[in-house]
This record gives sequence, structure tokens and C-alpha cells, in this order.
Amino acid sequence: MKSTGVTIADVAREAGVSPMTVSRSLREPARVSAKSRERIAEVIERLGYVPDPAARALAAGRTNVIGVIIPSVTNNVFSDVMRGIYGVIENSPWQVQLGNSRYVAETEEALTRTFLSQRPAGLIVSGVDQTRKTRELLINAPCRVVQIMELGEAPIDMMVGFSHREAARVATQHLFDKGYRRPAFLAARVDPRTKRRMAGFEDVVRTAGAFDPSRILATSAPSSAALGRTLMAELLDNAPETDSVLCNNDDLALGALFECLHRGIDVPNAIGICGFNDLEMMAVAYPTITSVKTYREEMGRIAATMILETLKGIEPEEPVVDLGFDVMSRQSTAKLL
Amino acid sequence: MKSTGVTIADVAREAGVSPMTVSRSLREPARVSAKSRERIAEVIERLGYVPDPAARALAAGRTNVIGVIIPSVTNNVFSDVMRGIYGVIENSPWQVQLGNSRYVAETEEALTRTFLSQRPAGLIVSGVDQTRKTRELLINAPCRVVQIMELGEAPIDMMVGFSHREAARVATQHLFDKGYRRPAFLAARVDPRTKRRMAGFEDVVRTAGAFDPSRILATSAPSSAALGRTLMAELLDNAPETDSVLCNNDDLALGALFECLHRGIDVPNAIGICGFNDLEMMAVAYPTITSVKTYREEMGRIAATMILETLKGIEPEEPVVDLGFDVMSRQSTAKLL
DNA sequence: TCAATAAATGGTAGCGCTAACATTTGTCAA
DNA sequence: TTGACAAATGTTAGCGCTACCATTTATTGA
Repeated sequence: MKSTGVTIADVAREAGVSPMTVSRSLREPARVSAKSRERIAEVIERLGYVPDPAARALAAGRTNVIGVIIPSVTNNVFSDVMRGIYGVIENSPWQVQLGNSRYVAETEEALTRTFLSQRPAGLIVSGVDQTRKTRELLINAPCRVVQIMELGEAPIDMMVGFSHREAARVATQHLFDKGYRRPAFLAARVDPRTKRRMAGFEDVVRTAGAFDPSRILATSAPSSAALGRTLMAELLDNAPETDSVLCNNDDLALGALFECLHRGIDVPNAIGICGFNDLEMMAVAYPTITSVKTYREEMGRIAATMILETLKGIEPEEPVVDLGFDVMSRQSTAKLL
Repeated sequence: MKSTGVTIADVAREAGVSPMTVSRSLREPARVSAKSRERIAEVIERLGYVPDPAARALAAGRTNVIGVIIPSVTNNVFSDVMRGIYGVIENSPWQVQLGNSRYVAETEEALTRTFLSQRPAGLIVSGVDQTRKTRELLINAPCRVVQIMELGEAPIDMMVGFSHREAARVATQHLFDKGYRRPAFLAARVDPRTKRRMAGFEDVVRTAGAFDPSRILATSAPSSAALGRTLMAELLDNAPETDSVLCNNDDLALGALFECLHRGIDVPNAIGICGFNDLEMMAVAYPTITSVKTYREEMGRIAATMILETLKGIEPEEPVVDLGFDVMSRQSTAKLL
């Protein structure tokens, strides 16, 4: 059944030591004499021994699994975060276990329960909107927990993210600073982060006395450039006084731009466009597109690093990391004044 | 140490049966009387029992892990494939374990070894270019194996993909059919699939007597729209007679388009552009971009389904599935004749 | 030289579950 | 009513490893 079939006992016998010494030389080499260590290493190499993680987990009462719970595998934002996580974990003895909550709180709770029952080495969860029960599970978790994506009031343990509301505020203010007066907001499937961005948009627009609900478009469809075109078309038809759009992400922004190009609308002079996330493409589009740069891969990297460090007994200097954001001002909002 | 602490013995005691009956009611409910089954289910629910996968794996000699080895987590193509795999596996008792070979054959071999030592329930690997040793490991694997991404001569076990060479041939022929005579080929980091596409391009271009190495551009940099612009700029400067480009993927195609737009070059009349993969965005770009549609998510879905089916004892009707491709002809190659 | 101490190693038990076989209980025909 | 057989359940042993504690061996200072 097993491919290699080599167990720790085989290695021990061959190296002339007890299984315990082999086990130690693998996990705490400093506690084994150099001579034994070398001999054991040689035998391991020769026999092609690979420790059985299941046996190890059962005996040690913990696994080498770092659980990651995200609400979507479709959303590129999470692919970027995962990339950051994988980058850190790839060359460590730990492994990632991915769970997809599909934006359903009950699923998230079930996943949390399942993950915890596996005694993970650490847990990375998305957002701050867990159910009370999930929160409780995580607070009592026998491992460290990092919340990613956003910042919030009461961190369960550690946290890496940025303020979506503040980012949207700054982006909206950017539109006003560039001379736009009647900005709209486009969003696809509304998740908690989107809600906060929408709130940030509203904050600034209300302050400027330019609030108009007909310039806020959201749908339940998943985000795409095609949807960006559709929403933009709808916006132009129903709220023709609109002079700029803040898009909840860059797919929508690209779609919005394409719709304008198709209609022969002058971007940025007739319509200004600002995206969110700053995909690599925004800087090379024609015209180049203003976007709020977010640090998604870095978020994953830092979260994973925090887990690995605490596993080594090193506490992070700051348990809550604000990665911030940057509005990358480009041609799509460079209106002639 | 353990969060729930509830074991199968606790459930058994509470339900008034032996642990074995509990175990069976979970794995082979048909072999347990309805009465016991219900009682056990009630107790499990009440105590919040979750089986320990490590103990299960150790006792049963196999895990619920389906290993997936891909060469890149950065490349969107693989995100799409992973999405398909996750979609199928998410609601099953199986779990995905991802390994990144980084296009290094030795890493792939090491990953294969590690995965196999964990006695996976199945294995999904990318491509057909394994080392001899890796192939051998996979052929003797104690689980089913699916090769994805492309088709090849000697399948290790099962296979889902399409012919990249043929796809590039058809795409190149499309350019000629549309009236272009001096097509170029743009590629980023060259992997085995890219190589085959390049060969397909060359096949057709040579047959047409239009082969010119100065119209084949490849680099070691990872693919991006920015790179597409750079390569397109280089191409326009060094091979100005070029009248069309086949891009190895859609990022490059978008970049190429943007470069043309920036330079005021008429697409499709001065330059025709064809991408590869047919990202959702290609159909809504301005102009819309011709691309070779590939079925990436479906590839993952089918591969995962094949594994799950064989796990249930159901053999696939065809062990080798050719997903084909489709050239989506759009404005970017609709030259006025 | 010899205790006292540290360093290295080993023995025992058990993690939670399931395979394989053993036993008990239920069902049915004669 | 009983034996034959199937269905349901139980018993035993062990998967491969590590925690814990016991023992052996090396090292040191007086």
C-alpha cells in the first residue's frame, strides 16, 4: 500500500540506534551527537526514508498543516493572497490547507470546526465578520490565528490588512481633487469589504453634498470586465450627469473603460475612472488607469510569516499590521481643468 | 491540546455501541442497522465529534488527500485549473494538497516523492515532461494519477488536456485566413507548453514560406501585460514589416494591443492580434481581441472528477480526454481586405 | 580518583482509528 | 422447533511515530 515502506524503525536498525534517536535527529538535531546524526542522515538518504505525517500528527498531537479559510477561490484578490502565503510556506516543513467558505457564515463555522479538529499548526482567516460561535472557536483555538484582508476593532489574535473604508475615502477624495463633481460607485457581488468601501465613498460624497443613490450601482453577479461594461452602460444611460466612477475593483474599471471607448466617450475628460487593487495591467492600459494599490501578496506573505515565527516562539513586534494603500494617479483621472 | 477532545470511543460509549460500529456507521452506513445509525448520528451531533484524519490515515493506510503538482502558482492558467479542482473536491470528504514545482524537474521529483509517502488518494500532475525517475514513481504509485494541461504519447494513467501545438497551428492559420502574411510570435517565460505552441506557429509559418526568426520574440521574464507592451515595442522597432502577432497568452495580447493604441497603430488593419486562453476580458476589450479559447477550469474539474470516480470504483469511459480549443475570432484580427 | 552533573540514548506506552477476523443476533424454510 | 445462513456487532491488534521518563555514557571539579 505504501510506496516507500521505509519506517523509522528500519532507519534505526540500519543506523544502529533506537527509533527515538532517529526521531530526535530529525526534530531536535542539537540533542543528538554529531556522529549519530551523520550516520542517521546517511541511512535516511540511502533508504529514501520520508516520515509519515499522519503517524507524526497522531503521536505528537499536532500537524504541520496551516489552515487558510477564504471566502472565494474565484476572486483574484484571494489568488494573490494565496500566492503570498504559498511563497512563504513552500520551503518550510509546513503545508497549506485551503478552505472556501463561499461567503457563507455557516460554512465558515463548519470549516473552522473541521480545521481545528485537525489540530493545525496555525490558522489564517479572512475578514472580521465571523459569527459569534466562530469567533469563540478561534479565540479558544489551540493554535495561533491571523485575520487577513482588513483591520477591525477586536483582533482575535494577529491581524494583517488595511482599512477599506479609508482607502475608498481617499480614492473618492482623489476624484474631487482632480476636478470631478458627480462621482459614481460600481460594485459587483457585495461582500463586507465592498460594503466598507461603499461607506467610504458615501462619507466623502455626502460631505461634498454630491450624494445621489442613482450613482451607486451594485449587483449580485460576480465581478468581471464584462460586468464592468454592463454596469457602466447602465450608469451612463440612467445617470448621464455622472462625471467619474470609483470601481470596486480593476476588472470593473477595465470594463468601464472599454465601454467608454466603445461609445467614444473621452476618458478622462468626460468621465474619470478609478479602479481598486491596482492590477499590473492598469499601468499599461490605454489610457493608463488610476487605481488604489493594495498589498495583497504581501498580506499573505506577512500572515504566513507571522504564523511561522510564532511557531518558532518569536512574537511579532506588532500583532496588528496595517499595510495601507496608495492611490496611483494616472491618465484616467487626469482631466484637463 | 485538542480542541474538541471527543474521540470515537466517547461517541461509542454514549451511544451504547462499540467504536467499530461508530467507525462503520461513518464509512459504510449500509452495514449498520438503522437504529444504531440514528443513535450514533445523534450522539455525534450532540458531542460535536469530528474524526481525526491523522488517526484515520494511520489506521487505514491511506489519506483523504489528493495531491496536485503544478509548476507555478503565479501563472493564472493554473489558478483557473485549481479553481476547477477545488470546485469538485470542496464538497467531498477529500482535500487538496498543492505542490509547486517551479518548473524545476528535481523539485517535481521531490514533491512527487513527498506526496507519495503520504499515501494520497490520488495525484494530479502537470504536463508530460516528467523526469524518468518521476515517471517511474508515478507509474508505480499506489493511487490513480491524472496528467493535465496537455496530451502526450504515453499516458501514465489518465490524462486531460489538449494539443498546444495544434492550437497554435490553427490560430496561426487563422491569421493567414484573415489576410495577414507576416505574423510574429510573442512569448514570455518559455515552458514546455509554450515550446509546443511555438512549434505549431512555426509549422504553419514555414509552410506559408513566411518564416523569419526575427519575428519570434521570447524572454525569460514572467508574463504580464507590461511585458506584452515591451515585446510589442521591440517587435515594431526591429521587425516593422510584421503585420500580425500570435501571443502566447492574453496578458501579452492585451499589452500588445495597448502598445499599438499608444502608438496610434490601427488594430486590426495595420496589425492583427491574437491571444491565447481567451480570458473573459478579451471579449469586452476595445477592440475585442481574438483569442484561442482553452478549457482550463474544465480541465481541473474533469481531472478531479476522474480521481473521485475511480475512488468510487468507477472507471472513466475514456482515460484520455482531449478538451480541444476554439479560436474566438474577434475585431483584433478582422482586417479590411 | 570519584562523586556530581550534563549529555546522549533507550524503553514504554499510547495517540485515535480501522482491517481482519470472531462472535452474537435475527431471519427464514423445512 | 431447529439448523443454516445472513446481518449486525464486537474483539484484538497494530498503523508509525513521539512524549515522557529511565538509563547509560561522557565530562568536570575537587
